[in-house]
Amino acid sequence: MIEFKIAKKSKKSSARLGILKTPHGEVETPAIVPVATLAAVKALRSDEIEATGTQMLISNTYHLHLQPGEGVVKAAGGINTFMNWKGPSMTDSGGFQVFSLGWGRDFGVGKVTSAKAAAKYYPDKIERAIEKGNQPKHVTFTEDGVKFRSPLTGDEMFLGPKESIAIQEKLGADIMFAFDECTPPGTTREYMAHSLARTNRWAEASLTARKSKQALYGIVQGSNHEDLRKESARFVNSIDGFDGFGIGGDIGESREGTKRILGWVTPLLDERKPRHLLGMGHIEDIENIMAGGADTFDCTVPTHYARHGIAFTSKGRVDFTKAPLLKSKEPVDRACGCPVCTGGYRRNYITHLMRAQEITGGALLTLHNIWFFNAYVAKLREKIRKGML
RNA sequence: GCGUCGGUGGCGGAGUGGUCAAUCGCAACAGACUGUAAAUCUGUCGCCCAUUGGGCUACGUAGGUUCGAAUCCUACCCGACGCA
Repeated sequence: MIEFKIAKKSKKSSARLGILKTPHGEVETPAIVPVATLAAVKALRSDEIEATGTQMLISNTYHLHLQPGEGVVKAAGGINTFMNWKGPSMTDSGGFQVFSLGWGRDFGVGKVTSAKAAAKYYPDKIERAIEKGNQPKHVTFTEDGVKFRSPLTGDEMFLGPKESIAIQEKLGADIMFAFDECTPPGTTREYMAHSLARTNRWAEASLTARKSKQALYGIVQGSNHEDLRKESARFVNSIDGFDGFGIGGDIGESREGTKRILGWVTPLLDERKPRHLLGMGHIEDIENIMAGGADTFDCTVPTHYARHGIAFTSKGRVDFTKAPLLKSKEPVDRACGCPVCTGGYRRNYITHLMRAQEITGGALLTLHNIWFFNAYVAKLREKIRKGML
């Protein structure tokens, strides 16, 4: 079980400072939650993750179900013991994979689709495809869940609220998420309404399925439609059993959407329960996320970009695949206190590693990026404390 | 010295008379990435203009055959292997 205490509420925004108590320790909120999809923050050892200042990790039900299987994780003593991570943990329900393997894959869209990129799909393609009754190519929805094929073995598999919760209980993280459908940008109101009704049923089914004492968050959907977002928030809030809230789904065409949607949703949620924004957290978004009243949020950006050579620094992004950096003797970021920047590593070396595809390059940048994001979030917590956010 | 095979864009390597500025891979360069099927994906990649498109120079070098050659012929240069 978890406990959430609010330490301070901002007068300027919906931001708040808090302490989230879990069986594996406390999380000072707002906090960023790095992503450890397959029980690993890609490229880092668990002791290195600790060195980034990370407070909590989120792993993935879908991926761990496919490999190595939740039974292995349970037999190992649960996700924390399994991956030698001592801090708090979450598992995502696998709902997002339904999206990324379904509509997301069919249309090549992510959670945020720029107006320019969207122009390729809107209005006809997605809307026509997503009309009620249609199915994405790689997954099949039923009332009880989603059928899909394992990309590993080709075997037919099924994931629904019952299955997801059973798997998450075996994984044994401190916090679980209800199984939901994450709809793509461009979702019509009609499809969204239909999907939301199903996600709501799945929310109740997830709760009913829970046998353990792990915390369970219900998820708010509704895409870019104000009335549906609000309806969803009211519904999830009305269910007693949830220990917190997840806010998921697409947020429209730009990062402005994050603020707008949180603005619709968080006022309707019981303020005593923690709120987690699912899958958002570009550096430019974080202030809005906090101001919108989210307590935790996860994002693949620091880890994913690191492996593609991008470092986030106090002066913006730096691309470590660019040849000119081979001559730079500077650290990744002079203003950064991370073990990489203070440990003697220089841009020339890391650039060489990235260009030579040495895994150490991605590892060093991952360490730096997560440290940088954590430090940035800590700075914003300070801003809330001082009444500036 | 003789013989055989071969010399293609930064590299590797296709192509063996027209649809070839030349498949493909690598490198290089540019771009994308927000609950990670993502150490991935996309684009450019002879030169000069241009929006489709056009012009120029190119397949070791120099000639030749042909309406037309990276592709055929001759000589030369270079490389690998074999024989002396």
